[in-house]
Amino acid sequence: MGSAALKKLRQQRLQAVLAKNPFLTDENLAEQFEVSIQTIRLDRMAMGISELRERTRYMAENAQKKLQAIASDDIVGELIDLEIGVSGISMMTVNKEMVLQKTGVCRGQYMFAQANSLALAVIDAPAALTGVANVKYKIPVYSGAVLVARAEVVRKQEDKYTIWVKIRNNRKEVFRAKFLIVSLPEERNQENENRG
Amino acid sequence: MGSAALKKLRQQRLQAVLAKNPFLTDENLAEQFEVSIQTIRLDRMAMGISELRERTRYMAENAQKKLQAIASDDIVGELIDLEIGVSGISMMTVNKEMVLQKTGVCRGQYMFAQANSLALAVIDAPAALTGVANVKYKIPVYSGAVLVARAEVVRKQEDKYTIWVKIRNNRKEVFRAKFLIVSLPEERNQENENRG
DNA sequence: CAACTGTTATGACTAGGTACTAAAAGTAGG
DNA sequence: CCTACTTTTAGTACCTAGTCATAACAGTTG
Repeated sequence: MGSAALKKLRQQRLQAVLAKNPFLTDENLAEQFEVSIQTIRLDRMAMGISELRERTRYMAENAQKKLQAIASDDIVGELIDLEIGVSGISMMTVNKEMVLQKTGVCRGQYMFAQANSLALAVIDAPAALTGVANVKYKIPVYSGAVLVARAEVVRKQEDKYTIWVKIRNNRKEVFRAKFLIVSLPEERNQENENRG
Repeated sequence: MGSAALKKLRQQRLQAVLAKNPFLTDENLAEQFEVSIQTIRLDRMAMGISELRERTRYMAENAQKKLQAIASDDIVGELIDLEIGVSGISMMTVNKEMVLQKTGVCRGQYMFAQANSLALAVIDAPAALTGVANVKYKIPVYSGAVLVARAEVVRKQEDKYTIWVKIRNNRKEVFRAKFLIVSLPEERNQENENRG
């Protein structure tokens, strides 16, 4: 094998190693690959891989954003259209972190979350709670699917709303849910407590 | 005001500022607080706050772990007990990232996720899919609540399971769901595709 | 005034690099 | 075998964002 081929192989391995563990210094990598630090640096240059500190900073910022996106966004998916009190549409792309390891099928909770949060967004109220949900999964969905959810208010009685949400992937209906949601008049806010 | 009091105030503000934005150098902080870099360093020493690079690294590692915990765990919550094909118990603590900003109430999707993943875990099958779910939220749950979910298989007909899941907080039932789950015989794995 | 706390300054050192130059080592082609 | 070329290694100066230790101020108080 020529040294040019060895070089390419090493650079690819370097990329793979850093993808798995980005917290490695050039010195660590030099030991691991049994070459000099300079070679590692040339390889990083060639592959456009930034230095340890930048990698770490990027990871910290990025993971932070992702966490916030997952945890603190009240709407799961991207809100495309919203007519308050009437209907709403949101979009969500299934990625490989959202699927079950065994089957590769998207976990039901993600579709549920998209549907439920869209239903809550449609309600014309300062605060609302899900009371009852009837859910049906029609077709399994895999990584890469672009899910379009459409929510419609079908009935409103005083503070109780009935909302239908249908999720389509590639125009086929994959999920359907009926939510009974109660809107809160902002009075009873946190009288409830959660003791041990 | 004595300078000792000023010092304490500055140190507390320092801690607060770094809690909000950990990506600040001592130089940045010195400008912001209109003191010298050395003062900032003495303050960090006094408060036991590590340097920028360590803070960044800690955040990167920690957020990474959290992301993995949220995204790639198939079971939401901690599995306490499991009798395959019969019943299972899991525990989950509601934290402040899991509640709606407006009301402080835990988002329904988390309870749904806990219940659904527990139900899937109980099934004695290599792979299973949720078909239908009937869900009822009985009492709103707030941050700090320790949710105990108990799943029970109430019927089994061929590959179709009916599973009841009840979630209690402090012995009061806050959530209840019935799942109809279909177990897959591992044959039809990924014949479905997701185009566009 | 001396003692003390708080703040700032200074110098020497560190990790983990960048940017650049130079040299050695390996690998062909003629 | 010698030359041309690529690859690898070495070494220097410099950078950031610190560390640690020492010293010198400033302001207050007993």
